[in-house]
Amino acid sequence: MTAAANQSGRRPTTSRRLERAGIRDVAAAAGVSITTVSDALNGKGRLPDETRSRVREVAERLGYRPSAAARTLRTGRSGLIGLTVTTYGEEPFTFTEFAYFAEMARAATSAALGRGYALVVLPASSRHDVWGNIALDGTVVIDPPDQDPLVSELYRSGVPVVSDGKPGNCPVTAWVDNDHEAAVLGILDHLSEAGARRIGLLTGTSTDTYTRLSTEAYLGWCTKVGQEPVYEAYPAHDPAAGAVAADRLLARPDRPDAVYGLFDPNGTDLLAAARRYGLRVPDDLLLVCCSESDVYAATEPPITTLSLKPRKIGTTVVNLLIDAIEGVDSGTGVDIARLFPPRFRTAGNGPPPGTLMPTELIVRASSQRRSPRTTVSPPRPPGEV
Amino acid sequence: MTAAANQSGRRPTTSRRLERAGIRDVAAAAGVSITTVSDALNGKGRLPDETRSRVREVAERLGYRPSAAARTLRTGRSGLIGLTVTTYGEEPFTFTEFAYFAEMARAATSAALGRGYALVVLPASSRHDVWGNIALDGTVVIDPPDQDPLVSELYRSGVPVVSDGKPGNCPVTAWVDNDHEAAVLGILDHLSEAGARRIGLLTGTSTDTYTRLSTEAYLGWCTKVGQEPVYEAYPAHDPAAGAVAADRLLARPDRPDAVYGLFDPNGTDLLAAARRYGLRVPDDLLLVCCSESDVYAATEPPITTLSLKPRKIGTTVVNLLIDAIEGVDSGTGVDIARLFPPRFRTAGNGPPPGTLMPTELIVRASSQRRSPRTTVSPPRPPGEV
DNA sequence: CACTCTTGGAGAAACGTATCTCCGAAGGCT
DNA sequence: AGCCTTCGGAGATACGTTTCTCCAAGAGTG
Repeated sequence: MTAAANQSGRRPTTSRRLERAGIRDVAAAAGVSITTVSDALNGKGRLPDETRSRVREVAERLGYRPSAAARTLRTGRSGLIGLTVTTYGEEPFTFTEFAYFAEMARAATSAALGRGYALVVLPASSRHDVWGNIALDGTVVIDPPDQDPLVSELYRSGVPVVSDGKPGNCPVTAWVDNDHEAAVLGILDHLSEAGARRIGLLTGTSTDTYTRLSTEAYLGWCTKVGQEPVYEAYPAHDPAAGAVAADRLLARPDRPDAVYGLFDPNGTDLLAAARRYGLRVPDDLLLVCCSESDVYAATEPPITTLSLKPRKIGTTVVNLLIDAIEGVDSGTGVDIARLFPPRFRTAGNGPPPGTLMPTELIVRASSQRRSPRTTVSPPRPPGEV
Repeated sequence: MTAAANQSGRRPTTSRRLERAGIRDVAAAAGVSITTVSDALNGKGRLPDETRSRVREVAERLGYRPSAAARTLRTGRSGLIGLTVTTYGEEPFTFTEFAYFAEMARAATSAALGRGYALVVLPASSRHDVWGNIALDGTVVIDPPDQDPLVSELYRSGVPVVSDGKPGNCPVTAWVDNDHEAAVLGILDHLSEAGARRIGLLTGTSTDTYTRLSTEAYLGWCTKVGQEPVYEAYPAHDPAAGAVAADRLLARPDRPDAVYGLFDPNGTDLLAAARRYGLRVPDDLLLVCCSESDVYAATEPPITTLSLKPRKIGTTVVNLLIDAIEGVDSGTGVDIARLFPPRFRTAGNGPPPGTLMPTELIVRASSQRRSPRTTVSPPRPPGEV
């Protein structure tokens, strides 16, 4: 039986190398054809259980591991999905710069693994060597800028792309985002109810959707309620600039009595700046910032934060992507977007399907002028000083 | 010229599908053989520059992207390296649980990308589907437990494995670790010099190298200086347990006047516990914890931390791994470890080469009983009360 | 008995690249 | 003129799967 191994394979007898066992070796050792081995191991074909288990046993004994490369070549599926975050500044990638990314990536990895896929972290620069070298079944893109050439190229070549953050002009298979406008308006209302008269904003200079939508919502709210906008913008990727911007905001003559910071470190920076100027939080200054970090539960005072729920986003994005990957039948390769599961479709040929995820405001002491525990007197109406 | 496309390929004329251009299409369009195309694109072979550039131009025009799967199958190299962290508890993986992992992973990804490799995050459970489905050139393992079956299996099948954390009994190609004993002794000395009389330890119950070596160093130091050990151990993956353990430690009758916490959140937990017991830091209690988070620069008071330099570790680990991958000439596939660059070899057939990286103690107010700025009197000798 | 259907499985063709081998032609040298 | 060398490139094979097609033998059916 084992003697047949040499004759059945195409492998010349000279190359007696100590290589890993291939499917042919298993077939020879089990006395069946490679078709049978493949079917037995993959649970396909019509085979009696006896044959199936025997083949599996032989494969196990030989330590057979199917070649992922060969399988990928044959099936066109690698089981790999990419994860890309737009890079600001010079760093090859600013991944996990904020807790948001770390959380999101973690959730995305878990979700992918749970469905049998693995996640590859890739740089956003389209021309990086590694992009052409990896067989990707699809890609998740975090915060693609308008007209991202990388996304366009991926989409054109038929690779499903799902973005975290509503894309500007990039064609994507689907996208997921928070309702940033609603979130900002909610915070502004929350601060107003806590007694804020002039709410300031600490925002960024970049053009990603998050920054843009949030800022626009703030400006719109200002015009609506008739408040003069009070904000400072800084390059969000530079932590030092954040501290400076926070300081600038509180040093203004028209100093706000409440501030919302769009980025993770803003809370700490604003708190430090407030101390420098002798402002007590929340008595003189109400504070809210967008952050996933739980350090703000332990600051003095604890700071109210807006969570974008990165775990939910990461999970959703990956699941949408894998749905798209598995939903398409590798047909013409053209109308991938249209073969997308119908429940997500917004229109026949319209914009790609998007999902809005809710945010969560975690209210802490920094945005409540009257501590809930010690309040005895009835709350003052918002308009009163 | 274009008419030749149909004749040259093996592809039957019936399948006129809109598929991505393959190397054959490029060859046909350029009027050369696929050998020439491959050589031209990969910079191999001997071709005049004119042919080379012409082929490249045609490839570009056709939007040709070489199939990563086919290349991997042919060359045996995927350009992919795995990153695995041992999972505690039930979570599929606890990645980025602590800032250490996030930082380390980020550095590792950057380093890999810089050398043309991409990183795949994989679960530590050996039997997960995805392991067999991905062609890996090598793997980084964070904190492998003793006798890790996953590591053994990888190593046996010829895949280079480099571990972050000195491995117990697993055979690895190389490993990188901090000098945990020196780090702990340094901290204990530092606390002693600051006036500590009884130093406590907050440690973990798991058996990874970090926990084990650190605890042993502490115990050894205790016997050396004649102090009764004062420590609490808890499952490090459970944040709630950490707070409880910190509380227990400070509630003991033999309460320490200085504590070193091995894990990231210990600083916050200990600070909170100290407040509960009315202990002032650093006056009544000196505090140091191991953390990569910079929130400890902003706590009240700022807490001295030990940094394990995860970025350096991540970079080093990946570079060692890629050295191993590229250093071996795909020869017999047996003695991969021995073909390792000589500078890392410790002995011919001895233990795998290891590298110890230095740690950094970031001294802040919590471990200095006398504030450096206000101190006028000469420092008291350590033994004195 | 002639026939269909089902079962169990074999054969062979891809998948798309890299690379080893080999070959014609042109030029240089004696 | 004959030979050697280099240049430029073509042919064919192998990488290890998956899967489509097909076949033989037995079982049921009229």
